[in-house]
Amino acid sequence: MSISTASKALNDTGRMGAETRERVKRIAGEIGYRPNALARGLLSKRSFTIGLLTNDTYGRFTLPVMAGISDALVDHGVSVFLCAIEDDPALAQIHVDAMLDKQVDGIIATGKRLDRRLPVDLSNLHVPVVYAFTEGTQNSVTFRSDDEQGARLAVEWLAGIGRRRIAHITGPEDFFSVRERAGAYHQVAGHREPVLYGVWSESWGHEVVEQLWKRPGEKPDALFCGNDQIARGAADALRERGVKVPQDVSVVGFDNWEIVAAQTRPPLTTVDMELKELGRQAGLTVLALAEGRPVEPGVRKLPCRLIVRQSCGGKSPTE
Amino acid sequence: MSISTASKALNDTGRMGAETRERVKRIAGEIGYRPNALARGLLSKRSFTIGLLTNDTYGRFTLPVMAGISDALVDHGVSVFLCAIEDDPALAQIHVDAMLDKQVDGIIATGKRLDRRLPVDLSNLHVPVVYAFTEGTQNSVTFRSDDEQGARLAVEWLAGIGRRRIAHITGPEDFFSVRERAGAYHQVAGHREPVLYGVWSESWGHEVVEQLWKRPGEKPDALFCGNDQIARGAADALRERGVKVPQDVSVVGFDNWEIVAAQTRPPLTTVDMELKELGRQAGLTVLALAEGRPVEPGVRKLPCRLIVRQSCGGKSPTE
DNA sequence: CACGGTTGGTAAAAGCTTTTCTCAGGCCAC
DNA sequence: GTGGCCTGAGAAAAGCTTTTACCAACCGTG
Repeated sequence: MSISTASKALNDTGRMGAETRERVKRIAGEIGYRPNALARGLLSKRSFTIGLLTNDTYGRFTLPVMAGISDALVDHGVSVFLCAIEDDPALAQIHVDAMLDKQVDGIIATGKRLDRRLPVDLSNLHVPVVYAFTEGTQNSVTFRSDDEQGARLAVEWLAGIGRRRIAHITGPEDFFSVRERAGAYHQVAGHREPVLYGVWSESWGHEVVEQLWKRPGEKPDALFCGNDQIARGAADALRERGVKVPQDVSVVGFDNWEIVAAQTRPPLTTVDMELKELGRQAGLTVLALAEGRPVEPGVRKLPCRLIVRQSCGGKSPTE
Repeated sequence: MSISTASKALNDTGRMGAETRERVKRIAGEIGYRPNALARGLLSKRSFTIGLLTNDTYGRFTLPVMAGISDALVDHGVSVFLCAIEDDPALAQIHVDAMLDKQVDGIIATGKRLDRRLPVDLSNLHVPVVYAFTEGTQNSVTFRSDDEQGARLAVEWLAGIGRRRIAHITGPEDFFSVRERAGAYHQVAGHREPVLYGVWSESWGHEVVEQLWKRPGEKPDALFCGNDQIARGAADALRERGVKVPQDVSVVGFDNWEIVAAQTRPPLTTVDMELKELGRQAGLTVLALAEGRPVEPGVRKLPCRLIVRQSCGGKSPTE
């Protein structure tokens, strides 16, 4: 039996007797034959391998994205190189070169911030590049969460359950997503309350609640927080002051970081950025590009989803 | 210029004029030539690629391990496939097969529990397998944290700062590491206090403190907790009861999960399992095996390290 | 019966490196 | 002057798969 006959039998290609084909397949199965993907890739120019480049050391954003990518591509036989580059341009270049040497079919760049670039230029590679949750280049395909829509979701929910004095406690103003969420907040809630910019920590949430409740006058009846950590800090501060959550004040977070959101007392209603779905779409897109299928460049905003837990109370306006 | 001459020039092999060699290298640099790792791997039987298999979806343990592996292997030109298999045997098999097809030089198996196997048999592969933070097979190389030593570290520290009534609040007893830590706790602290087995959550830590302080009699002056989440719940409960941490009660956690330990009030002194170092050693070991260097099979316990923050107080006994 | 078409299978090339072998030429020594 | 040795470079094989081209045999038909 010649090698080429076996190859054609296994790939259902060429002309040959059905009986021969079956026999080859059976024997291949018996001896546990598996084609060498390296040799196959050498010929087909496809390695069925992609690279995921990230500067998000902690993995808060990368892991769900990775899970989505893997989920979408495992059916296509694609494996994923994960490269954590920690904002080190030299390290990034080493990893990119290593991946290119290994003939990856494409690269997905991801990060921890929508408005920052990875410290390496991926714009003139001869393999397709897709950006996910990080700033892309001109004419690239970029996937990101729709923070405006997510913020609107949260604030409209609060308004829907009857909250009227909604404060917005959030992170540093130089974050693009912070400005976008604040914009949506203003659109829905008006400009009665200022946006409270700070840092992404529990202590900031705690501190700002202290300030708000110490000063005289009417208090907010809802807090829309820029992430779950701030929300947790705020919820803790409220509880310590004897303010009841959610009876007196509703609290909404952002990120749906389970370890924070689900452990808060009470568990946080929060906005989920659907990063896994984002990863899935990024994966399918880089695959499409690798296969030469045309993909429209541009920024795709994926909708967020509100995860309702117990920190808001009220009746759902929709149910 | 023949291809073989160029190859020899670039690899500093074969005999040739120094001038020719230099010229080839210069031109290769100019045109940005990079050898195709697939073709190279086809010949050398080395793909400079390894696989990391994990069932730790959340990445709490996998990410540091991954960082260590990558850190150790990037200098050797090795890239890492990350495969999250979520305890799904079929998915695991798909990933393993895909990696084997791609001729990985080795596989590192990691998980979220020392005493559980991954849902896939890796014992008869023709590539080396190293286990890190998961149960290995007979005659394999396994890296794990030394939980006994870590627990001793914590309890001795508490004893060293003068604590005498040290309670141990921990997770489910069926965890091997729980029993090991409890054993070390008993060794050092004696059997005055029972070990309080429960679950790995903040609420369990909270609840157990409520119980302890509600019942009459002498209270513990230190809590050694099985993980940082339990410690955080306990610290919160103490604060709510007006018990001062660390003045009245010292609290120690386990894991050094920054997002929990550093955000606790006060920030937690905790035991770090040095997972990055564990990953580094696992990476170097799988590389050694791939290169045919002999490695003694067996279980290697890596020491833990105590991270001192503000939840203990007292004077360091060593400084 | 001979020829065209079909069928089932083999041989060979291509993909990119590395390694081993071979070869041509130059130089030295006898 | 010629044989042997050394040097620098090229040819070829190997690694594994896929694809194209090719070939032999067979069948049916004019």
